[in-house]
Amino acid sequence: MPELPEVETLRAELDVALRHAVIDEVVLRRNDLRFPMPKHLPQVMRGQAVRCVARRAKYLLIEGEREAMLAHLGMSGKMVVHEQMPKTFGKHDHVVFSFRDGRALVFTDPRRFGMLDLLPKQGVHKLLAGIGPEPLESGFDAVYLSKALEKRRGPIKTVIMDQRLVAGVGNIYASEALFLARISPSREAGSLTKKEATALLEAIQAVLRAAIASGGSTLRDYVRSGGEKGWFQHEFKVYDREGEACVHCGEALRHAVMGGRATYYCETCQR
DNA sequence: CTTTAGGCCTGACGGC
DNA sequence: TGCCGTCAGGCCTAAA
Repeated sequence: MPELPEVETLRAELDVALRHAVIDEVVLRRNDLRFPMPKHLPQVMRGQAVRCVARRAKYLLIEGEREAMLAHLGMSGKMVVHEQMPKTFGKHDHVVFSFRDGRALVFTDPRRFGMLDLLPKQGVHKLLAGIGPEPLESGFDAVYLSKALEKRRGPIKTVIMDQRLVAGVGNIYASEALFLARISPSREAGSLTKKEATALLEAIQAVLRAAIASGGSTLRDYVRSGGEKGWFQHEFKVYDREGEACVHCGEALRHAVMGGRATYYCETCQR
């Protein structure tokens, strides 16, 4: 579900909420997410104060004093902070953290495409190896992007969703960024001019920043750490708006399937 | 190397 | 009302 803006919104909230909180207990209520969580994770994390909550691509890094955890929300994951330990749990509440101050953090994921793992103390976690630059950091610039697109022959929409090229862009924001940049999603990536690549870079950054400022987008499952929905779904220009009028030209927006994913665009404005 | 297809899961929705 | 097929924001692996 969640793309970079949703994970970043959650990260910032968890960082404020959990920093210095001491983990009292971790209960794995169900162990079969995308892959099994380490059985010894609870005992490893127990007693550690949270140093910070960081993010890489769509992954959360919950860092304790001595060990750190890596989490992904998959399509349907959420993490909600409770002031007190809930009395009952839903069938998709898979991991429950309790803290010494009485609060709780519940990791819920109906589809179980998410994951939770320990980070290796040395070296890089396998799932983080090979991920491309963060789109809102300095490694992602016009020179990098135009070079990275050069040899790619696939459609630009699927190419910018490739996490090795740039981290954190998923299906929604790929469509939105291409609309902002006025580039057709079906354009061969390598055919973009330097100017177009620069426009796309700026569009990706602009849409991600705007979405973070709105607390992310909630289509179905995603919620913030307190259970509130995001707001950016109300700002979509094209996503899930097939048949509606383009905000620029008024033509009906189109829908197509690219790389097996729903894609929305304006045939008139995007070239 | 890049690209594509299939698979992992549950739940919501539309059509009959 | 219920059954069934399809689809959903992600990502991994295998194969072409």
